Amino acid sequence: MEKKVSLKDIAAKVGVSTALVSYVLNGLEKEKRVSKEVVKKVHAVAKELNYKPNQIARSLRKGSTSTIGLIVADIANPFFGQLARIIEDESIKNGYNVIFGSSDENCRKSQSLVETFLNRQVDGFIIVPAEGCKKQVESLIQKDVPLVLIDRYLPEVESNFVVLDNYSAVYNSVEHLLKKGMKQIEMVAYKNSLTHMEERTNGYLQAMKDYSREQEISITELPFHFDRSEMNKVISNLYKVKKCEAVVFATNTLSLAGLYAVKNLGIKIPEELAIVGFDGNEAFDFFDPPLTFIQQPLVQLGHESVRILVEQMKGNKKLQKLKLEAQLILRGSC
Amino acid sequence: MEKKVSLKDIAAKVGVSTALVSYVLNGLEKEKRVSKEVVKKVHAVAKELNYKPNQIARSLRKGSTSTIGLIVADIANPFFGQLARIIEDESIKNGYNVIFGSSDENCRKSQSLVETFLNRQVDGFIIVPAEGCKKQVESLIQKDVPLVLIDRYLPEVESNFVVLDNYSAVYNSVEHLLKKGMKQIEMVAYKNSLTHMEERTNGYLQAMKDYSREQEISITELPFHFDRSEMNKVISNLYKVKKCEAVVFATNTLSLAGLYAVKNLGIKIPEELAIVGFDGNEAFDFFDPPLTFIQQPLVQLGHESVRILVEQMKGNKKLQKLKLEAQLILRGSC
DNA sequence: CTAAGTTGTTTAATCGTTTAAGCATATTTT
DNA sequence: AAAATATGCTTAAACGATTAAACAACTTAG
Repeated sequence: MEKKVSLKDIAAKVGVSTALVSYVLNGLEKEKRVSKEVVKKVHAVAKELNYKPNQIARSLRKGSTSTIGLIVADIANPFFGQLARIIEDESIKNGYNVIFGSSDENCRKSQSLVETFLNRQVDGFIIVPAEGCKKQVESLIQKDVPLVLIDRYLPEVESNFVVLDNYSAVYNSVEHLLKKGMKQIEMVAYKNSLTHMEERTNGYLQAMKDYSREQEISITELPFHFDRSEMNKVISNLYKVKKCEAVVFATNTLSLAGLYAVKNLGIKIPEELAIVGFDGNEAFDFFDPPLTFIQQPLVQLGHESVRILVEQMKGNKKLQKLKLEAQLILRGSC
Repeated sequence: MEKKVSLKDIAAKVGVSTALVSYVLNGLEKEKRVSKEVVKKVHAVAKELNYKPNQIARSLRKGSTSTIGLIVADIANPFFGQLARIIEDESIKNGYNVIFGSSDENCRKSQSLVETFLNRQVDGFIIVPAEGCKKQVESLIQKDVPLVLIDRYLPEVESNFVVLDNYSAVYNSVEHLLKKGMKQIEMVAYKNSLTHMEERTNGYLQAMKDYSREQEISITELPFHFDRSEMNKVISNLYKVKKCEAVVFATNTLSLAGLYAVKNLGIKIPEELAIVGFDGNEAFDFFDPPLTFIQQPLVQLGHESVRILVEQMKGNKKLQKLKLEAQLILRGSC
């Protein structure tokens, strides 16, 4: 690589010390009483040599990198991809860059990302916490590293977070089905203890109870890495054996897998089975009929998480916990 | 934040100079003849204090950051999201981190990302070049910055690249339609001069010529940011006015938009119109009938681009230009 | 006329590493 | 016994910026 232009080069050319150059280029000319002549020259030479400050050197000295570490479950998942994009744009607006990593819902991978990012001295984290990551997050908080959890939070950890009001989201959608007179309503969720999942199932449970459908309560829980055939069995069973009238899926991936199964089994929607999906996906639009789904306020989630993180990085220590409302997009599937 | 443990702390505790500690922790104990006793102690103390090297300091000294700058068009687009994920994993395997940015197919945004990444001293770039970015890329090459273009290349610029063999991909799919006896075949593409787009339309043109269908050649070109209604007009026109038998979409987003229009207009696929999509998308599976599409070898694209970039960063100066073959996934839509 | 203040600048330490060069001391070679 | 080599460690410069402190050279005040 070509040798880069440094402060020294400008200083030499102008005939002053690097300190003066630094002052001028950082807009401290008033405070540091730099002569107008020098100010002019420095700017001219900096432009002429096309000077760009070395952020690594600056970071080392200042102890901050203007970088945000973003850890999502999987950047290839459009939900996280869209979220990442919103966070990216918002971060840049605030003068920060983003480095990212995918945890695959795996605590060790997440830990490894956290360590790498810490070694790179990120100024703060936005994290989609994986299951069992409590210690990891606590350790960051204990080190006073600015941090915002997103999509889910850790109930026993006092941290900032921005999540969906998952309970209400599911409660409302189940209530909608109940009000339509359905009784046998099933929920298909992931088997894990993360808050977003628990609150979603709780929303389902409470709605069923409130409408005196305790008898019909039934939740199928799948492991995170299930395969196609498993979902086929699940749907086939809840349709043929349990005679379900409706099924609510707890995530985007589950909804999609469910749709593949339904298509596979040739079940008629909504006559034979009503469906509520989660998160939105183009496939929902082309499914016949278009899927009713629970829509997350993605933009708001992204904006708020960056806003809070930036505030924390600037020294605000007040915890901020946000639950945003979902919207039930009603279409043909229920 | 808690004060971090540095080499100095270890050195002080062991009672040696930081140089020795650095040698030991970098595995230079043989070469630098460090006594076994010291080696042991250093390792013990490093572990005890939970020492993690400050990558910023190391980067400053070494002049390299073990970071790759990735610039895609839009990380929220699943095509680029998936690609980013593959690149991420492969980079980590090779000891590099990824910082990323979305250019929105906008040359100025891309330039701004390149500058930011350069100031952060990334060791190399993987770039999806936007239209008109020739100078930008040339300037990087001139500075000897390791670089791999992906998805598209710049014909007049001598650079590494990993792209789809777009010409063959489209040629083959159009040939498939022609062999089925279709004559009135339309292509819907973006209006831009990027290689991937030109080669895709060239593939279409050549296939039509080779099968003596010059008369029927017709390409609709849309601007990058078109809206729904426009696609509706396009599809309606090529179906009702031009009496098209088949349409080939040149990208993922165009295919999707096309599907929305087709659904909207109630056109029967494939009886009234045959369709070939690009890139794959879950919506293609739920469209009725499932869409035939041109599938890119995403994993290979990601792997090869990282492999080549890593080689370049290690000093290999030989240009590598790769065109990978697509696969036509035949399904109900044609 | 001396003390105090103003103006414009330089010096040098610092951030946490890496690494070439130097310096003892001990051991081997001639 | 002097010279050469080996061993084990330290010193200090360097990376490129930031920034507190010191320093001249003037001007103004008392």
